[in-house]
Amino acid sequence: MEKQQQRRELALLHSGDFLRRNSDHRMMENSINRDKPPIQEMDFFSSNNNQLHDQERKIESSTLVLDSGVNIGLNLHTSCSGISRTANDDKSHTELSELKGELQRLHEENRKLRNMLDQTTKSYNDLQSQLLLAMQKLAHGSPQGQKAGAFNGMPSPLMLAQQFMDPRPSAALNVNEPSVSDDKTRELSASPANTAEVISKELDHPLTKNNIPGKQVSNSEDGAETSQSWGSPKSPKLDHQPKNDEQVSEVPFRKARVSVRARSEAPLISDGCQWRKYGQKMAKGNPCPRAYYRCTMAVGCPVRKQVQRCAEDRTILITTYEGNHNHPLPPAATAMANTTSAAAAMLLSGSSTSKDGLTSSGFFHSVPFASTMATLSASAPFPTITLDLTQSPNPMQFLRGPSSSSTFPLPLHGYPQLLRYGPAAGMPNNMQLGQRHASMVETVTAAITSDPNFTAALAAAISTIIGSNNGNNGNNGTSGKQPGSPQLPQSCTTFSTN
DNA sequence: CGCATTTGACCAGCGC
DNA sequence: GCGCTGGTCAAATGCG
Repeated sequence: MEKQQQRRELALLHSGDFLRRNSDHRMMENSINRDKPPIQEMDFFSSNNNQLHDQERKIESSTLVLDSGVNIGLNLHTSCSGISRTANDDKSHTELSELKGELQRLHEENRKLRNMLDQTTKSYNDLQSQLLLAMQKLAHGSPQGQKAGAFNGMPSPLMLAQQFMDPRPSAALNVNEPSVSDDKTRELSASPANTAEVISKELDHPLTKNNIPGKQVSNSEDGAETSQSWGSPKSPKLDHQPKNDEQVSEVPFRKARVSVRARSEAPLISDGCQWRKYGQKMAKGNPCPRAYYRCTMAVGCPVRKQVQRCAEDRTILITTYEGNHNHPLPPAATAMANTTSAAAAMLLSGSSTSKDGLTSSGFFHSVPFASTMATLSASAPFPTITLDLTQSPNPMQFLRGPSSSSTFPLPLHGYPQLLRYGPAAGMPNNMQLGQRHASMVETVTAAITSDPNFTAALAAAISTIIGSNNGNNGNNGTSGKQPGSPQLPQSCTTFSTN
């Protein structure tokens, strides 16, 4: 029992101070026996040598630093006192008493610190438990939670991410978005549900509106995170600058972003939204410039995105979204957004954490390939969920036809892998499309049976493809001349998660 | 001519 | 305090 406590003590007190203190103790103890006058004096009394050496051995072999120190003092005291009364003895008595007092003081201090550490550890564990509980509630279950979290899919998981990253109170959980846009979006954008229906029919899969996150998480494109992030120029100001109404409560949040890595030959990805480029910068550590886009689908939409090629592999396009749309989204955009939002939700509720980054594991267990797809980085300046769509195991690769090439007539922006061979390839014929769809059904069905969240997301996204194939505008809801995406060969890439 | 893009300048945050 | 970097603005430019 006592030894256990001692071990625990040593295990817990790894800080330099403690180690130093402990080593000091040992040194002190040793010095008591070897270096200090008492020990030297003891050498004169051979009869006590054995006892003393035994005591030393005990000390050295014992892990009980403090207690052994106390014992030593006592033993030395008794052994010394029983021998003779010399001036040296008195002196050693005094020193021993001082040392004893010092040891006791240190022991007491150690005990206090240990208590503090225990309390801190306990508090940390409690908070962690509460956090995980809350995240699971919001990510998995209660529609209320998601509804409260945000109105558009991404918000909820991202807010979770934000809260996860931000130790501050989570009072703002349900005020992620201005109520105006919230209501508006709820009212106008029924696309997720529609998509769900479509995909259910097309895939002949029992997806219902009720179990489709896309509905609960409707319009995930809106959702990436709090709108304050890139909400306006000089966004950092907003972190401290109260905004009107509900947005005030967003202020405490730090920025959160959804980053999508996907292979694309095109300079930009088509994600169903209209974007206007407002800047370009050379970013440090990457020879490729970073482009800044702003959503232009509605006046004052705060959503921004950054597009940059990966330095290591320039075929990889990295698109980072931030902000919430304050307007309804076209079905295409919504579907794509749902895909990433679901991934983010799964990622967050996976909740395996490391300091460098959070690699989703729990979540994507049900989706074998997905474990390599998503990471949540807490080390980044902003909490960032990264969806890596460049990994080969992506099932969507199966959708790639043998001669799949280039200008795909469908809005495949959500499925980079579909277009891996890019825009330059060639337009698949109808038969190829049919094969794609067949494969798609298989793939999606497999995924659907694995994870409801991912299922819904895929369903939503695929419905877009199907819908487009049936004659919809291939530009995914973006109107004619679209600054960013539409002009690109359809090989665009990204799941939008704003 | 209108709109989108380009690009240099400006600003703020952050680290040294 | 200074320099670096990221992010944004806005005038200039290009394109349909």
